[in-house]
Amino acid sequence: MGRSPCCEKEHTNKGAWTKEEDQRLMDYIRVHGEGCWRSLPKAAGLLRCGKSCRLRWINYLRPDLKRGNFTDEEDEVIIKLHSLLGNKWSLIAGRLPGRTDNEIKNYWNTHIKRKLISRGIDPQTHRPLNEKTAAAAAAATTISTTATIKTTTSSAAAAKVTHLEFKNTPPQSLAEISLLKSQLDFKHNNNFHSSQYSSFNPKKTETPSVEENNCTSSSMTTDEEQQQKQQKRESHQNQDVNLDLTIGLAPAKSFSPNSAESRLQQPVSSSCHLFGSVLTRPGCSCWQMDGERRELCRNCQNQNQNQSSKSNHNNNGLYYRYY
DNA sequence: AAAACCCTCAACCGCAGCGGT
DNA sequence: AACCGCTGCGGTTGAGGGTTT
Repeated sequence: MGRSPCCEKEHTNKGAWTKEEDQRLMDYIRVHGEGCWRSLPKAAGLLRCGKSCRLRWINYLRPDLKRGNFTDEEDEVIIKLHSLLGNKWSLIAGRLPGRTDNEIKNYWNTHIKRKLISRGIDPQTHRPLNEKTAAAAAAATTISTTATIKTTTSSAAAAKVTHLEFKNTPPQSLAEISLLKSQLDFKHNNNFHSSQYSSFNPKKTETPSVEENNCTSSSMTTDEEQQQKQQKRESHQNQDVNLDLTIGLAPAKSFSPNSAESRLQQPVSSSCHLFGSVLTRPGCSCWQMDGERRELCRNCQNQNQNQSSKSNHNNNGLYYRYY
């Protein structure tokens, strides 16, 4: 028995969207906000399935989308992020305001892949093409290291990475960790499980307590554990962030990009605002959709309602939440 | 001029994860 | 724990426009 279809296929349009359909969708979202995609088509009077509406909005109609060609700068950012994250297009898109995952994915497949190959670089491994065999051999080995990320501020929400300290320094990964430091704006203390090529796996961190952080090491004695706990306590006072970084090829299965863990890593997107205690979801543009009318969509309203129990509060009484 | 081929990218599809029950 | 419905992600497809022969 298969999965039930997301919509009644017989009564839905497919293919390219018409101007009228676009307008209906925009009008509806302007009034009601994003979300409830399944019921949206009917409510908006569209003969489309919810998925299709969502895609159309996210990839084409959203007002904060950047149009036009990718700049060289964006190219390089995409290449660097891909070397860290692999095909996590949504995560990469999260670092490029105004660009969508679909757009970046297409651009990667049509332009950047070719660009890298012409440079003699394997687009999958980001290594020189003639080192492919060596890379395959290296895949068998995984090196683990523990890193401490030092931050500049006392607020974990606003924490910016200032430098990394490694217990073990895998030579090849150092550049990538450095890249990670510069490209990714860490906003909270957290455990990471990062791999050299195609995964970037933040472990679950419901509350950003360093004591609760689990800096794993492959062979740690009880004494070492005690030492490390002490170090953690000290580092907490110094507003350091302990990370567990595993350097190696991507694990067969990584965390879901849709998971809360993943969201913790996403930046506060261009359309997310922290005005007082107003917060919108990453990617949701309801708050800025209309310059005059500041209106939250239903999902963002719910999120704000839920904040009281879930969010952390800083000294100003404003809550913060990590994405 | 037209056929063949190539390229781009919007849209679709299937699946996994999450929250609710 | 198991199930269900919804959402979002990544891989893939194919229409349409551009280029070459």
